[in-house]
Amino acid sequence: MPPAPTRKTQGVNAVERALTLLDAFVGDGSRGLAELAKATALAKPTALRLLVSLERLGYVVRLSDGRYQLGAKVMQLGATYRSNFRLDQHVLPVLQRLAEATRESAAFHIREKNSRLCLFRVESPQAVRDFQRPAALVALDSTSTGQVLKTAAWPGLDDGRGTLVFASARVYDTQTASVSTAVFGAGQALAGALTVSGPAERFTADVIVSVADELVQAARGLSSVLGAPMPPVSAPPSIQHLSAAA
Amino acid sequence: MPPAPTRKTQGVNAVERALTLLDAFVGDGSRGLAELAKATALAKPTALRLLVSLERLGYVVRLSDGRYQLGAKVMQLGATYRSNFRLDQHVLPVLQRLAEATRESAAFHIREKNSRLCLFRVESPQAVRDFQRPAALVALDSTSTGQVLKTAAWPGLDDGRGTLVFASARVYDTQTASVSTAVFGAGQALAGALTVSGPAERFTADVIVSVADELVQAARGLSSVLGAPMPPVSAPPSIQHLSAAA
DNA sequence: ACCGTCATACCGCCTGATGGAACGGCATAT
DNA sequence: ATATGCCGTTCCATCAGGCGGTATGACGGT
Repeated sequence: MPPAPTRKTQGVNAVERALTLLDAFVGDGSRGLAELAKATALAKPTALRLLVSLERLGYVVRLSDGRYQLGAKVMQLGATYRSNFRLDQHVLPVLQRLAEATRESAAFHIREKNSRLCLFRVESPQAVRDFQRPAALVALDSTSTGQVLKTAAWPGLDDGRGTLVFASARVYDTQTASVSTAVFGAGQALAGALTVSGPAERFTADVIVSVADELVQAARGLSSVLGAPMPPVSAPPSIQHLSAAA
Repeated sequence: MPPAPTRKTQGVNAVERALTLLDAFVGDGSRGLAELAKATALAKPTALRLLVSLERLGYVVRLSDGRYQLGAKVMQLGATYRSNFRLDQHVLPVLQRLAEATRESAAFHIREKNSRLCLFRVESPQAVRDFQRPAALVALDSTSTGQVLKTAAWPGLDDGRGTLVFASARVYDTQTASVSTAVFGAGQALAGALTVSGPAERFTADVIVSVADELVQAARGLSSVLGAPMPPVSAPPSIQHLSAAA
């Protein structure tokens, strides 16, 4: 009696358990077998077998007292990750998909001191669209983008309520509207803001709702790729409209 | 100590395959499924299933073109490794075991510019022993320790011949003898020198042989813990005796 | 000497990993 | 256009191999 959601290609259970075991090392240093088994809800013999494999490949090492610690291999891989990481590689495809789905312009901004910096931008496929300089460094304004980057403590990602999305119109100038949400990286840190923008008259209430949907979906995908643990699902986005006076 | 020898417990095959798959990412950035399957000698469906699990846990990510790349999780773990790593934690237990097995003093030196620096030292359990200041910084001399650290290109670790071990007597002073071999870290880089030393008259030919044996065993264990890939076994150590004039 | 907890060994059950074969998509070569 | 690869992916019959309840023996604290 299989449960409802049929998955295309299944993973390998033993592997996911082993990786979960590895995850249990974040934070404090060395851990004993029983400790690890409890933290991962695995039977001790099972955890032991997995650890033997992790050790043989250098992902963990055993200290002289029998406790386990992360091995040098993970640092080697971490170094490889660093040297091969290019942000555009991850952000641009997301922006492209967003621009195509919404038929408006999509952009990715980061916070730079007290300004917002547009790192990447993909133009709307429509002839009438908003024009903005990429690489522009402007003050943290009251646009939806600015508001995302100003929001230091981002409200619960998993508080049951939907992901927070900001919408603004005719703030940056008298013609432009935008919808934005947050992108997170490792350690839940705010990585940047994902924004869809265009001529204000095209951003009617129901358009904003559907754009917000796409936006949240895109932001979740990007965040998880950047290392933020994303809770499985969520309520529909909760949209907060911004006025020019903020 | 009742030792931790020969563990009967087997590892988990699927896990080792998945980790091997991860290893295949060192060096260049993104790889396709077929490429990975060939590099690891896995069937494509198998590799795919393993990758699904690796991806679900954030150890790899899929780019928009379907290729795979290391995920942010490995960097997170690498950072944890760095912050929890303490060299003494790994070196001291090895020195202790060496000192106990050989009943002589054991030390770990690293190269510092053109000098050798004694980082750790465990004294011989015998009353008559050599005395040396730990933390001493002395020139790269012709002692066995100095010779290990001077040897830039270490001869084949897997050329079939035994691990190279140096032995010297009455070089540092007129009383002391020592036996040393190399310890490696990530990327096969020379990490330091492991040395057993004591009164020269105790270091007879057959003692040197048995000390060399212990030394190689200890060095291999330490090297593998520090991230150097150690070939499975080897011929008996090849001992090279050094004269005072070097 | 007691007890709790540790890492590890044993072993039978049965799930779940395995890989050969086949499919559809997308290039490039013909 | 047609053909030829190679790609990632799905299906499925087979059976190895992972699983975990239980048992053991060694510590370490009281």
